[in-house]
Amino acid sequence: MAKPSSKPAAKSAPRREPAGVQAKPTINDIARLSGVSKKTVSRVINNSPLLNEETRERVEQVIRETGYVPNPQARALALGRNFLIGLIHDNPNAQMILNMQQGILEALRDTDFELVVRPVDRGSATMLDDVRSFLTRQRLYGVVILPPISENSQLAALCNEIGCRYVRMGSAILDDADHMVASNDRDAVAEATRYLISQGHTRIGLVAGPHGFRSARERREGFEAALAEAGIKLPRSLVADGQYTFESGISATDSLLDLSPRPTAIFACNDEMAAGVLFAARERGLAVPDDLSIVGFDDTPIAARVWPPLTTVRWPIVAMGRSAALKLISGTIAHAEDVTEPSLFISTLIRRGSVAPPRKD
Amino acid sequence: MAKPSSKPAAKSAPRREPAGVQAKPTINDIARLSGVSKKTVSRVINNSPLLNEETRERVEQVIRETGYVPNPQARALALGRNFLIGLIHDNPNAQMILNMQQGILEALRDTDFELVVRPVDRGSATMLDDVRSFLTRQRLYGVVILPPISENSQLAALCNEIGCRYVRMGSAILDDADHMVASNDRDAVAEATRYLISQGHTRIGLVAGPHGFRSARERREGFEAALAEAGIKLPRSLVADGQYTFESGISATDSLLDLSPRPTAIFACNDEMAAGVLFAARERGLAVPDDLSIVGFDDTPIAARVWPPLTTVRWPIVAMGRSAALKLISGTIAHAEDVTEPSLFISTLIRRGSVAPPRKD
DNA sequence: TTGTATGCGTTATCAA
DNA sequence: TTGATAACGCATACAA
Repeated sequence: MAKPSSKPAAKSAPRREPAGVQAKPTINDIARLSGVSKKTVSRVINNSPLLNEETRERVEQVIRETGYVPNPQARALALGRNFLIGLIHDNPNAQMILNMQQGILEALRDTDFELVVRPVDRGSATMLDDVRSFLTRQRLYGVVILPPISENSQLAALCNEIGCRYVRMGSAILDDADHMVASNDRDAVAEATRYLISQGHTRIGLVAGPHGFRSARERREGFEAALAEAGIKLPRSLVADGQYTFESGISATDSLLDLSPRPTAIFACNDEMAAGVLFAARERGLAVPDDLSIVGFDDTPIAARVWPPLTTVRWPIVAMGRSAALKLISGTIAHAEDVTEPSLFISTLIRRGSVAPPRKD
Repeated sequence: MAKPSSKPAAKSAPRREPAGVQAKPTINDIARLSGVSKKTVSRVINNSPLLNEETRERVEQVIRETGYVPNPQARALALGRNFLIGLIHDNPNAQMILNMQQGILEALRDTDFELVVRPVDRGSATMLDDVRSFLTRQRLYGVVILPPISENSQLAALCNEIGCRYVRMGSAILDDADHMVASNDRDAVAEATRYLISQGHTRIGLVAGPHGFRSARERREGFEAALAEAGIKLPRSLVADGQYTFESGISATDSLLDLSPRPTAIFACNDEMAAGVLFAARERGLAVPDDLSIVGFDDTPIAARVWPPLTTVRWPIVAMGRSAALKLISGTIAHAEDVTEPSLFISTLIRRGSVAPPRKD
């Protein structure tokens, strides 16, 4: 005999496990215990259609009894891809990212997928290379890309090139249905603006979002459309630039409130800036909503926590996150063939105390 | 010859890569190109000390030229553990989780580690089993556990049993230095309370945190200690229970402000509740800070965005996240032997507009 | 419908 | 200090 062959078929390589940890069963154990080959067990695991029902049940029985779970690392190596969903973002809005995570995780619950988080720097020259190396090295199953970086179509092209599934999230439909979940920002802002108009406001200021953000454009256009529709002129002076930050909301408001006559209402393109508008109004001793009505966008927690609470636009971000993840993994779910995840999500106006008719003077 | 051996040493298995993707070089390619064995390349990758300097440099040269990166999936399989850091939390505070993520990701930048997020349900009966299967299946390198679930010592015991590195985060030192990053909540609250006392307040209400939260206990005890120190009695009626939520802050305040005489200041055990205190005061038409001074805890964004901005306690959460991650991976970093990450982090009082001396009546 | 042989890319063992 | 060879656990091609 060439080889020692001391242990004929023991197959009990103990490995250096910490004390108290029993070695987890592998596919080999299941195969042996149920008297079939590894391949058959593999077929059971992967829901292969060509399998004798009886065999399947026997194997599944053993799997249940042993508590066997396939090793994700081994699967990843053999398949050439991981069971990981990536979340790529460069967004300063903590609440949005976290809500998105929540939605994605809801969809991933009870699946084999895990969520890995990847913030990127939009400004960096190496951003695309960073993402490329991240995707190719980790061989993610798919990624969800959050705005504003989701508006970068080079990123989507990169995913296609690499062969990584992706779903973009944004304020307009920038991609086909399989790769996009979008909110209808333009319509939602138009509705909010119409509401201000219906309250009697005609001098309405806009705190716009930063240049280069698609959401900023959509929201601004919705605002302008509603005014035009009502025959209200929008002088350039009533539009102030913002950066989606609280501080930029304050300074934008300062310039708007310096106007004479000053606006009786301000629409801010997100809640952070709307909070800044409110803050700036208070600093000047203005009463909200009597001296100034305010509407925001996002319905982040801050909108309901300031005084008075802000009228704002709520978009179903958790549902969008869930849908984005489902789009990614739908191929792996048995009963998902017939269900089509929506791509366009409807926002709604939340009316709170920050809007009232303008004061008669 | 038994085997066909059609391709002697080509080793160019094309695999089904998407068009345009060149196959990534493997350890075999590097070994061949640099004329050494796989094992030697492996030694280079893993910084093995027993290696000829000359050999090392030659291999490293080839690695640079080819842009080779080790396949994480293969390493995971061979090593029996992944290059993933988990973040386990059950916390309702979005900003804290996100700041923590930021800190961890800063530490993980330029390493081979990725961050996977895992929310758990503290109330669930299967929580421990869920975490166990998560940890054993994914074979995480280590986990960071956030409060309040980090206070559950069964979780730490589970990590030890499984052999998974962990670092807990909390409001008191619950574990040894290698497994803990803590803030000094008690001292910080005592300081904040002393500040209120120094402004002339003696009737100070407390909106406490929920029972069972260590942070709630620490903060309450710090509050009580500062009062006792100053010889101020704390009637039971001046303590209202809260749940760390905005709404609970409102209702707790309602009960406190119904007292007669009512408190001239309120310390809320977190900013969410402090925002609720402010909101409730406004609802009653009270002026803050003239009629009522308010102090919060956390320095979340909302603290600076309400009017008046809230005096609060800031704890260095991003730094704590970074430190927690560094504690986990310090074994893998070359120069980290001598640097010891701190375990106790100091919070600071941030003075804003919500505190003033009590009105003389 | 099932099994055999082989590959995935890395690390570990042990001998040279 | 290095290298040949065997794991690691699962999936696929192809044969039975």
